[in-house]
Amino acid sequence: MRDEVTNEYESLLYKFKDILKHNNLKFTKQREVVLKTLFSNDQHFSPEELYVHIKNEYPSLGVGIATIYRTLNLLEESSMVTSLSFGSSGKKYELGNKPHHDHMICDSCGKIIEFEDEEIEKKQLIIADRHSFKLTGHSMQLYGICKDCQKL
Amino acid sequence: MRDEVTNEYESLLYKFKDILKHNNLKFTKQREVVLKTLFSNDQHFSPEELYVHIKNEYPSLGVGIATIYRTLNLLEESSMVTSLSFGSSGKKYELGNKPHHDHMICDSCGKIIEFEDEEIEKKQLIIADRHSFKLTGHSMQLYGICKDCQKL
DNA sequence: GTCAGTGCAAAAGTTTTGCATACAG
DNA sequence: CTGTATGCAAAACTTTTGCACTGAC
Repeated sequence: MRDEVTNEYESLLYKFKDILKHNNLKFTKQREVVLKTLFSNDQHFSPEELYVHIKNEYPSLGVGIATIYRTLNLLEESSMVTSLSFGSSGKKYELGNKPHHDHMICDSCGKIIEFEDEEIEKKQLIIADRHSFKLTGHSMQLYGICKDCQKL
Repeated sequence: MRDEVTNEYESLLYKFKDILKHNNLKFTKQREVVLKTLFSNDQHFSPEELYVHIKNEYPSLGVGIATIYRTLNLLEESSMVTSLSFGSSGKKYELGNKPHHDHMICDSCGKIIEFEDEEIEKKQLIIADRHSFKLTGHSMQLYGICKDCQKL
């Protein structure tokens, strides 16, 4: 890993340990591996995918699917990961350390492309305000056919 | 019902019967009741909620939950209903006859408020274009606290 | 009368939970 | 040592499916 990447992971890890400590929770190999996997693979994982990935990558750990679910729930409660739910494909998780962004999902290959847009964010605030709605968050998904799939 | 509302329902029903006929499917009491329930109650139903509602409203029909799922899938495939999936609350269905809109969901009471915004829609097209993504649809949810819940 | 639709129960899929054991602090 | 975390299996849900029977056309 390049130094800056190492540092990014280190600081994430530090934050995680801190959360654990403050809640009298323990730092375990399993929890570490879930965090590391989400960090190292810049993808969106379903619990099942994460489970399979970790089983292959760390066979000797003998991780159980229940631990994956428990860890993801823990990470989500502490806002270290975010979950997205589209259509029928179920929930997917991503690390929550990036700046806010939304997702474009390819109907054909399922690829997820991230993007941000300041202008839409501003407009959302205005709309919420108009309905006297106190905004706490949002999610936006664009569906369509990605560049690669259009060629097929 | 006011006449215009009756007409709206009639035209929806007509469209549904048309789709059924063109696919050699049958128009049944169960299918009618699902459509009517979605139309008469301007709400978003989960399959389970729809099932309970229909069981109470039409006890003699003895509808089964499997039929609810089958009918919702049928209606969704024919674009007569749309499904939304937020966080952990599972899938919710709404009639697809309204103009396109998005949803604001109250974190506290779960109420769903609908809104439309032309400007955001335009911006989405621009963003998709920028990524050579061929847009087919989108969904946007704003989360927060609704007007009523802010008073509590 | 024919074939699709339905209810029921079983199955399949996904997420959570109970419990005895393992292990971090 | 103490108590939380884990793996496993069972349980709880949610959604789909197989099948015999019903009912729309």
